[in-house]
Amino acid sequence: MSSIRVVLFEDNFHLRESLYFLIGAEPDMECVGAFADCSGLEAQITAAKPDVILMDIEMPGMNGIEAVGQIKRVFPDIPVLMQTIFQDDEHIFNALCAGASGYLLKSADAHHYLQAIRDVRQGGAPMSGPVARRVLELFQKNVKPELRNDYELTQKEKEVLAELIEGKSFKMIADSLGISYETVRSHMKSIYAKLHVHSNTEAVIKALKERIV
Amino acid sequence: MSSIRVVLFEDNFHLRESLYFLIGAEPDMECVGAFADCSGLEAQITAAKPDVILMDIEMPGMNGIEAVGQIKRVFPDIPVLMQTIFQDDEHIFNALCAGASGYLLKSADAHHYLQAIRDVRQGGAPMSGPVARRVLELFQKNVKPELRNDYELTQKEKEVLAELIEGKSFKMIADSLGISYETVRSHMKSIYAKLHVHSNTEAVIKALKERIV
DNA sequence: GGTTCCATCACCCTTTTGTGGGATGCCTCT
DNA sequence: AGAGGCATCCCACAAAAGGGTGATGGAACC
Repeated sequence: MSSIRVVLFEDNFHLRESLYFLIGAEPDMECVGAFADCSGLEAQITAAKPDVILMDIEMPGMNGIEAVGQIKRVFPDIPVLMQTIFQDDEHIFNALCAGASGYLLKSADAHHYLQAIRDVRQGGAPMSGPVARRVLELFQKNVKPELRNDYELTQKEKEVLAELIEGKSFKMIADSLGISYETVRSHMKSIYAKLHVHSNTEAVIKALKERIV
Repeated sequence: MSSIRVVLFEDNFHLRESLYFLIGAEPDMECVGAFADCSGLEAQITAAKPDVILMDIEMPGMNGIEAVGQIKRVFPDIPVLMQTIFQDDEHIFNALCAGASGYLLKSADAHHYLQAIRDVRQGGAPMSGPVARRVLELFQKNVKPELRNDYELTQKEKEVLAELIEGKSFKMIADSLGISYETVRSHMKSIYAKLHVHSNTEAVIKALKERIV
């Protein structure tokens, strides 16, 4: 394959220059543009004809996420790699939903950047470890809700767990289910055993994450 | 981190042996089990106590996807890496929904296998290029971001809350954040105030449901 | 140079949970 | 009739969490 043409958008001067030279030094890629903001975005891309775009999220003016959206509307086939320090759901969501083809955390070292560029060029979707994991989890949660296991909880145990997820204490659960405090505790014991957890909190986490109840 | 304990399930004798020696030769990992099928799955895992499981999909008897499902029910915290020649949506889908933490195509070379094992051990979700891209595409179709408010939690409070929804106790949080037990409690108090809740459990529920942290 | 957060830690006391034993009666299946 | 699972309750002790109050140092903001 011929040299990979890369354009980068990054407002930090040092990082931009570093990436520029880093990419230029690779035999199989060249940096055909490096910009500090997204003014003139479309014209610059039209002129540079990049194979891959590296896009920072936090930038003055138009931010990287809006930029991806715009790029994808005009140049749907150019893959865009996000690079950012944010790894919260919202940024990941927005960036990926806007059409990004990869998501790198800035903690990634130089080698990873270059590898990611090659990867995305070849049809991959490079994502830093924690991001990939998060995407997977969201993926696993959102799709196929029918594939849930209920850990063989009995009806009553499910009721108790459901109340627990309402945020109630054992006493409140006893009240609202019309059973005694001790019975609630008893049910909790078997819930813990079946879910392999050792606390109220862990049970709630597991129940919510795996959509039991 | 201590040596990564790997167990592998692979019916092809040559590949199994190759992987066994390959893993064994790495200074930071050891292969504590290599099996040709999934009979006695649970007992073998209990005995080997692996940190990571490498699982082939196409196997006689129980296939790798069913196996993942079973493993995840009993050992939800052990990450399972799928390795297979299939890259159709159906296989990817089923494997990931069953709980796999990564998906490698067998075309990946030895280095990629080892790197993927390290990656998944550190919370990543290694996926071969085309698979990652496909997951991303499915993700982009399925998930929409929603608005969240963070209740103005401080950085530290978010960290504590994050640990909490890992299922940790106050003591464990104190340890892993390197602060004292009393400080954790102190942060918890302000978290409660800001979230308008009065217990550990309620805080976790709110955090998970509203995607804070 | 004071004010306001924030992160840190401490002490006291109460309440809630976790764990390990029980026990009883009611089903259902065999 | 017996076995097993389930729901129901009880007790006792230990561990964890909740609530109040207060103190210190640092950074940030006027």
